[in-house]
Amino acid sequence: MEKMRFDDIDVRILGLLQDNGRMTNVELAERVGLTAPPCLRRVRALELQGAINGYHAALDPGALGYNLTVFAMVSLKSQAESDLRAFEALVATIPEVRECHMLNGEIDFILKIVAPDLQSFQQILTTKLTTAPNVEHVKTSLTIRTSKALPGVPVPEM
Amino acid sequence: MEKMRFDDIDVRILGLLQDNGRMTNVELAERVGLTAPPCLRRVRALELQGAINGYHAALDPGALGYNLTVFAMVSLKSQAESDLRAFEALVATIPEVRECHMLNGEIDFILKIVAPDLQSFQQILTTKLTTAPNVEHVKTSLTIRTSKALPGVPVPEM
DNA sequence: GTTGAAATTTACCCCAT
DNA sequence: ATGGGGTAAATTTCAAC
Repeated sequence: MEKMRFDDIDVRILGLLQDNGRMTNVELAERVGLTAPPCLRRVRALELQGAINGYHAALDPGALGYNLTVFAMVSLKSQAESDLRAFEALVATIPEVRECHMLNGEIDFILKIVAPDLQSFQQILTTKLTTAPNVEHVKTSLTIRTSKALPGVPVPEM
Repeated sequence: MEKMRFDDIDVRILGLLQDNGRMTNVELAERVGLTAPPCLRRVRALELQGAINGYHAALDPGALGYNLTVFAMVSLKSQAESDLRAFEALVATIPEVRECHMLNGEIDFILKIVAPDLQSFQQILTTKLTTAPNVEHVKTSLTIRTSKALPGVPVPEM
């Protein structure tokens, strides 16, 4: 993977596709001031470089029955690298865990977990997380409501 | 907005588009066992109903210079609804705050914040968050690494 | 850029209920 | 009559040259 160096047009392409991942290449090209073919070449290059990792529809979680979002703050007994990796490997196998971030400070990991309801969540928590080896403490907080959920990162408007 | 009732085909469409938001409608139609036109009608209906909220390219944050992800746990002095709304309105104006979830328990909000570096983050934190009215306490944790970051929710395979 | 191939979109028809 | 799927044709987009 090569070093990524982007000019202004690349940045605008990234911003536009983050905002609307289904924008047609023709519209994208117009917006950034190119004709379609070079614009598409840039998009493909950005994908190959890994600047664009994929495209995803943003679903309403409730539409698929996931009415509960929970944040779990996990502390481990051992923070040896192999133990950290083992925990990450564990959460990778739990589909309801959508995100796993390793943090500094007393809390080792924060997980974002979705579940249909409180019962399902408690089931996942007690059978898969709190009983896992090396897990010292799990503190969970239910999401009451989400007021902001933007994708990715801010993009400079130009 | 009407009540959402989905059959198996709708669920499969949602799952496939969450996984690949740029899948062509003809491929999508093949995968779910329809021809293109009725498939597209279903997609448009799902968009209108709000089951699909949008499509986004997943960018590598580092590509745009955002090398730091931070979680901020915020406690307010007053949890009156108007004060909660006021805080949500404040964070809505800060582009680096990508997510804002209201939680139960002592922590009122968890924010996901991105920044180019620690200096920029401290600047945002001290000028926009900790000094805001009604903010009692902000505890921040830096992300060391992110081992899992899946979009949306699990989708039943069929 | 240009052009052939492919995808999208609209309109219309059919079938089932 | 209504709703969902299929067929066909026009337009747009894609991708190779």
